[in-house]
This record gives sequence, structure tokens and C-alpha cells, in this order.
Amino acid sequence: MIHQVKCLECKNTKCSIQRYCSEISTQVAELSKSQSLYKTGQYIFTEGSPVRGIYFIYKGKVKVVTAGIQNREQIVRLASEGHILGHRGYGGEIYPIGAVALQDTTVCFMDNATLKELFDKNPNFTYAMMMFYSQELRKVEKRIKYVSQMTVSERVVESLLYYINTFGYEKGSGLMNLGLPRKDISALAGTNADQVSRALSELKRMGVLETKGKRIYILNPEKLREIVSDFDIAL
Amino acid sequence: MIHQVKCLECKNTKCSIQRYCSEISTQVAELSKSQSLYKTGQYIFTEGSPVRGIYFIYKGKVKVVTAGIQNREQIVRLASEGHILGHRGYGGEIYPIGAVALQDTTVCFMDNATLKELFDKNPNFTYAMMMFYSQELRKVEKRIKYVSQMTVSERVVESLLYYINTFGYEKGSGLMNLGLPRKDISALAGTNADQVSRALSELKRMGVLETKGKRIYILNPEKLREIVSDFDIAL
DNA sequence: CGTGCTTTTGAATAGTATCAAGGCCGGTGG
DNA sequence: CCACCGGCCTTGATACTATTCAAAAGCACG
Repeated sequence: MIHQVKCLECKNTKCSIQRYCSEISTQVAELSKSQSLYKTGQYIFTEGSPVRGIYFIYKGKVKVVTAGIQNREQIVRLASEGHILGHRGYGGEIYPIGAVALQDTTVCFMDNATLKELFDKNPNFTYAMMMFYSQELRKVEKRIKYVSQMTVSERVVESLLYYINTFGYEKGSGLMNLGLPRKDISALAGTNADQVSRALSELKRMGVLETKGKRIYILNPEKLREIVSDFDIAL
Repeated sequence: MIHQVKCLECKNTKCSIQRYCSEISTQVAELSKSQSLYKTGQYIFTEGSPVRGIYFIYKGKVKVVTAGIQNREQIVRLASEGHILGHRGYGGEIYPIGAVALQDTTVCFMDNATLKELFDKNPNFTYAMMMFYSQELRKVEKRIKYVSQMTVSERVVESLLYYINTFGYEKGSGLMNLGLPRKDISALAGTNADQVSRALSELKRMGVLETKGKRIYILNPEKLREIVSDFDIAL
């Protein structure tokens, strides 16, 4: 629990609460909302724990994970400022996934009861959330498609693209923000660190990127997109 | 367009409209709803076509498909009586998937405008649909997990289980309703017919099922579940 | 400068897709 | 009723891809 930013004063324009809830409701929310800081590597909530509510990322970067077979970590989603966490659990008993801070991250939390009250008082908010879920569903299904039909190298490329779309990279050098270890890339691509290394070496030979230790520099994002262009379906 | 069943007289208790919309709204819906019959093999809507609204299965069985690489068909979902179709598209421009009747199927159609009106007048309906989307999201993510971590044989087992959960099978003989060709099983499991055949042979040797031509008899559903029990996560 | 971790690469192994051939139905027409 | 045909199913051989294990090299940190 840290310095509290009130919804009414919040500058995060991506937050659905601010956009779709009337002022009165926002004040209701204020009462029950809490804001917390999580340090790099810390769990915001864990897979299998009871659903207490929904989180909004105020600032920071997060990976959403699930434990696969033999407890191998699988990254389900990357999220940053303005994104919602824990919505997959809403309506269920326990969170089917966990969320880990990739850097120091501030999140707003709203418990189930408050959330329900907001839904009841703001049909527009409910509608907006429904549309959000619908969009998420389309995204996940696109993901299913590439997970099941791409080769390992292609999945690595897709992961890199997803990564720079979500977290960005330095326009000049091409350095990817927040050096993601190979282990994380492999958890995103659904393979192991060895294969990621091979795939990256191949991409180096093609001249689309450069690596210096664990740092990855994207030199030719266009060419990256070309590699997986066959899979690009309308979202 | 066939014999019309009015929402108010509809006996389909699974339909969300009937459950969550007030009587007045139901009458509004009545005006714009249409009901159509699709013959086996016929497309209810195709991937890539503009989103006109949402479909509800009144009676029948449907597969939801998407074209993969090299136009290889991939089955995204199986649906039967009471299930919703086309909701993934809602809020988007075009349907990201298509729907094909697996047997003669009657569906109710509701266009975007009517749907929006129902949402506006029935917050409970919006809320129910939101919860539905949330649940769908959890399901699809469970699917991602098994698609990316199971072996081919395991995916075939999972497909069979999914199939009998959705469409059922004769309790006595174990005969699966609606003989699904190997090609469809492979489209569901994300592989080809050859591999499905191998997996089925293996299952035959294990004594969990029997085949007679294209017909599949499930002898030991419990043992089937055991095979993939490592992947069972809470939904 | 070690020390420990991550990355990279090679080699062996396992798993999967593809191709081809043969067999088994299921339907059609003589 | 039976013979034929076409399509689907099954299975083997082969090529390819991915995983695993092991070892060496590189980097980060004290």
C-alpha cells in the first residue's frame, strides 16, 4: 500500500473505470480501491488462489503466467500500463493464472463486491468490459492458431514481435526494453531456452537482429513481420 | 427461414435471452430475430465475412472452424443446443471464425442493432454475457495450455473427451454420436488423419475404445481421463 | 579475477509429418 | 445379390523437426 492516487485525479486515460463510470460511482470505487507497489519478480497474485477481485496496472510491466506440465512456466500474456489483470478469474472460484511484476509495478485493486456495485450502477461499464472480454477472446484464439501451427523459430519471431508491441524498444539502437532472459522468451514461445538460442542465431545470420549478451537489438522489424506474415489474420 | 418459434414460447431454457431479458425486451427481440435451418455441411457464417450479429443454436450440432496455414481446417470449438455462435466477432469488423452445421441445425439470429438495444435495456443480460465471455476466455486458455504442451496422442484423447462432453455417446455401447471422420478429429487435435489413426490404434491396444470402420466406441471413459489427468487444471 | 549464472552449440534421441501402399467399408449399378 | 468403385482408414518407411543432455564460452557481479 503506497501513495494513493484517487480515481478522480487519475491521469491514466486507458483505465476503463475512469472512462465508463459516472462520477458518483467513481467515488464509491474510491472507498474500496487500493493501490499497491510490487517489486520486480514479486507475485501480484498466484495461480490457484481465490479470486478476490480485478487489478489494473497503473504503472509498470507484468507477465501473466501459468504452470504447465512438470511445472514448466508458460507465459500467457504480457501486460503494461492501463491493462487489466485477473479478469480471467472473475466469475470463477480461483485465478487460472498468476501475475508477476517484471519491473517495479503499481496496480490498483478492486474487490468483487465493489466491482459488482460498479457494474450494477454503470451499464456502460459492464458493456465496455463485455467488449473487452470479446476482444481478449479474439486475441487468445489468434494465439491458439499460431501456437499450434507455427514452427519453433516462427513462434520465437512472433514472441519477439508481441514483446516489442507490448513493451516497445529503442527506436535508434533497436534495444528491446527490459532485457528478457531467454527463459522468458521460451516460456512465451512454448519451447526451451536452447531452441530460442538457435532461433536467435538464425535471425542473426539473416541480419534482422543483433545480440550482446542477453540484450537483443531489433535491426529490421519489417523483416521479422514478413517471416510470420502467412499467419496474420484479421483481428 | 422456417417455422418460427417465438422467444416467449421458446422452451430452450439454456438461451441467455430468455433467462436474462425482461418480457418487454423479449418482444422487442421478437421483431428482429429470425430463425433458420441449415443442412449438414452448410456454412452458418464464414470466416472473414462482416459481423452482422450473434447466433443461438436452437437445435443441432455445429463445428466452429478457422483456416490455418495452407488452408488446413482447424476446429476451434464444437457447439450444440443452447450454445452461442459468432460472439467472438461481436465488437469486431469480421468474424474471425466460421461455423458449419454437422447435422441439420436450427439457429436463431439476432442482428447487432437489436442486440445493442437488448444490452441497453437489460443490464442483467449484459452482465450475463460478460460472465459468459469471461468463462469462454478461461476455456480457451486452458486449451492453449494443452495444445502447446500435450503430445499428439494426448491431444487426440483430449479431443475425444471434449467431443463426448459436448455431443455425448451411447451409454450402453459407447458409440460416439455423430460419427466424426478422422479428418475432423485431427482438425480438433491439431494434427493429421494419419496420426489420429495411430493414436486410436494405441488406445485400442490399451482397451479403452473399439472401432468399427469410422465408428468409435468408447469403452472406458475413465481411463481416457486418466491419460490427460496431468493437464487437468481448475476451470 | 574468480564464481556462478546464462547463453550458445553439438550430438544423440525422441517425436511428428509426409508419402505411399494396401485394406476396409459403404454405396451404386448392373 | 453381387461386383465394382471411390473414399476413408490403417500402417510402414522415411525425412524432418524438436527436445534433451552435455560441454564450452561468455557475461555479470562481487
